[in-house]
Amino acid sequence: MPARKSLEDLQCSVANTAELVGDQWTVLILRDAFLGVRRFDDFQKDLGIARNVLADRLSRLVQAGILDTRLYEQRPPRHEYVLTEKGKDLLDVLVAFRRWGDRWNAPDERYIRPLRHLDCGEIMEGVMCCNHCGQPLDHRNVRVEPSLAPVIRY
Amino acid sequence: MPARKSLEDLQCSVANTAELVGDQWTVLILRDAFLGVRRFDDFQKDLGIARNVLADRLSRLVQAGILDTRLYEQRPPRHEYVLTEKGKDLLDVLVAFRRWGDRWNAPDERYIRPLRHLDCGEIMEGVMCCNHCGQPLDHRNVRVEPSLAPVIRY
DNA sequence: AGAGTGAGTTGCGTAAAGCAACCTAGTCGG
DNA sequence: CCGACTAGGTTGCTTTACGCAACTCACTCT
Repeated sequence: MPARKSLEDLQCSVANTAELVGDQWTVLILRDAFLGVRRFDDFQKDLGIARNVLADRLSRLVQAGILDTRLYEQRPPRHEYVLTEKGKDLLDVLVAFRRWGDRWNAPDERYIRPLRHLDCGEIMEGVMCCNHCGQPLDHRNVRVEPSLAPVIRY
Repeated sequence: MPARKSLEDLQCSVANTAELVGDQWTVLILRDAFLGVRRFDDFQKDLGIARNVLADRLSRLVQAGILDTRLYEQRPPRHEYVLTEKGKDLLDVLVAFRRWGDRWNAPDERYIRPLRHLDCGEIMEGVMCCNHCGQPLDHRNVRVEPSLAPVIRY
């Protein structure tokens, strides 16, 4: 393919985010990272991803400031990949993926790993809510307003 | 490439969702769909996507039950692509993308299109919350529990 | 000394992304 | 009624990146 088109010029947060995490492997790497996977070979074995592709994705994520490398052994030098704050903030995205998947493409129930909310102690699902009134969103009660820019682009 | 690896056997909602929407163009097509874009040429012009790739993505989305085709003109037959309920339910995913993008890769402010919550009337941001206690989630207060299955996979 | 481990890198073949040109069915202006 | 235009694709070609296996490098363990 002729170099995947850059989306940077689409002045849009969704597009910019899609540029970074809009890739199947990246999403799965992040999922594993949230589950505590840190090492190259563990990612590789768990996902069955090609090693060169994994190396590529990890370095992109590090460059993007989503993962950070940390030395966990001096001799021989070994490092592991850990989520930065920026990376951890992607939790919402993964929770949203998960909830949609559970609803519409539910895999075998036995494989669902429940989420527990430590604040209230309950098994939970994530719900996207309005930061003002706290009510859950759905497509009927959300409207996208025009941007301040003199138009041009959605 | 040797056919992008299928993720179906990874018994995981995140993986299944990533299989469908873990692709930059798909994300952007959905964004446009939420903004009201319905026609082939409008998607094409807005995104600058190659026409064959657009055709491919649209038909995948239709097959996945995320978009539906609807005849809006008989002669000549013309149809448009609209979000199904399943598709509309992806709103959370896009809101999560958007929020993260605004926070960490904020584009020029003038291009941000605010979201209005029609229930409370305010300009808002989406926050992922616990469906039990309603509190916002973050990585520190969410724990993934083991699945019921006898292990095998994260 | 030889096997093993962790973290990649290299080289190869194929499929998918990008691009432009073309096609089909119809409408419209003159 | 001829040519131009529009909407919605399809075809053909080139380039890139994915998947796979094999290899490297540096160090440890037995």
